[in-house]
Amino acid sequence: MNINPKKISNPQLKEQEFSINHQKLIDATIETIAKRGLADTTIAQVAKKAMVSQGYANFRFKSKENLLLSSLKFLSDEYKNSWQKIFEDNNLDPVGRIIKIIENDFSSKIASRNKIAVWVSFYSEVKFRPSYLTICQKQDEIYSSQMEKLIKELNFLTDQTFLTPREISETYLSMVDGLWQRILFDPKIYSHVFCKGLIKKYFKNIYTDEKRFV
Amino acid sequence: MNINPKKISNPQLKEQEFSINHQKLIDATIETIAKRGLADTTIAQVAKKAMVSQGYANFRFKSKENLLLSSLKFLSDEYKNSWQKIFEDNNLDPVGRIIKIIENDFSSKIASRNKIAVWVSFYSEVKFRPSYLTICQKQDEIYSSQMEKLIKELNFLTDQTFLTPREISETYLSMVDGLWQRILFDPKIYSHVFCKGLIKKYFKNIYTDEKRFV
DNA sequence: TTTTGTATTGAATAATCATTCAATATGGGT
DNA sequence: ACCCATATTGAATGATTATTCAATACAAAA
Repeated sequence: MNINPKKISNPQLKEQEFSINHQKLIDATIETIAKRGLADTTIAQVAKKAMVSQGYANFRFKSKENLLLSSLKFLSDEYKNSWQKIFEDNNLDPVGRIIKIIENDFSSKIASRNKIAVWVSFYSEVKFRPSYLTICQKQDEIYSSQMEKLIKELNFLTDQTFLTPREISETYLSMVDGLWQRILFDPKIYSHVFCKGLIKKYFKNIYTDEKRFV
Repeated sequence: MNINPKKISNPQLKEQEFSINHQKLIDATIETIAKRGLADTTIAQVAKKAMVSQGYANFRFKSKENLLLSSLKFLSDEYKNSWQKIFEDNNLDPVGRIIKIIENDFSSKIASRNKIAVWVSFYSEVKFRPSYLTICQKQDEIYSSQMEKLIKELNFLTDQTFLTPREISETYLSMVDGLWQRILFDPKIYSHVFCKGLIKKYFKNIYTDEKRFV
């Protein structure tokens, strides 16, 4: 009797199955990092959660480090795709665009506790800082400069001149980082609704006449 | 010939020496966490930096975990002492107090990269969350509520009614967390001067008539 | 001088894990 | 039915590291 049958390889499903196992491992990694922390994430646990053998996980991703970084890359791409769509959407005016950006930054897809836990883990683990920069710096810079450009338009439209676009965008970005961190600690208080409301209120206070910042 | 002579115990210096070794180990722990990260901080490295033997470090602090948490406790107390003085200083009016608070949060004593690295490491390492809460939650709550009270006075004095004290203090606290994180990545851009300026500008925008928010 | 108690060392132990790799399973081609 | 290529397993290996503890050094007391 075969207790642990090897997985059946099916050429027709080969590509898909590659993806499935690949993605299953990445999802399992994200879950494990969120539950145990980056330091205590072991290949054995990830493999178990993904329901493949430990040897296989290592074989597929070459090394633990590569598995971890692949998970970061996945989140980074997912995030980038979501805000890029908003910046490229020609149907939006500046205010509508900013509101979409805020809503995206605290959407359940982007700002889930599991995913935030991964971001924060990589931020804070010195060992991964160079890799983090390689994977995310470019996109962080683009996001940051797009925000600033967007706020420049908004300032122009509203005759707001006291705060510079740079100041407003830096404030926004810091707040997002800070709130994400707080979501991890106390998701009850720092609900997505609360965070979005806080940030919209910040903008409402700057652009007083704009009704859409609730 | 005695290559590694044992440390001489001197009863007159006993108390002091206790403190010295204790503090040397805590300082070494902070440095090591900042340089290597919480996960890769080994007792051997800390002991080496503190110039005591590995066995001694373990003996003194009972366990690695206790050494790490003692370092967090040290920072937590240091931080609390510094803001407590400001809240208790009767010579300050609300605006002066807030300015002192901002300056303290980005002083070189409190917001050094090494110390921020330790805070952020403990924030983000799930394993330490319960211990973090035990050590810091109380003080975090007091800090938060003192801030809110302070801003309530300020709103009252200035007839500012659009933003609630809660909103302003939550925004302030999130920004501080976010900026601290950014100081770790890019201390050139996120200098103490830049961070303080950004936050003062935030307040200046709310309390327009107050000249002291530079 | 000898004894005693405390401070400190450093080597041994044991646990945890990433990584490797030989063995096995499977399905398609022949 | 047999062979081959590929997918997958799981046990063995080796490295790292917290923790323990017997041995040592020293100062003060006797």
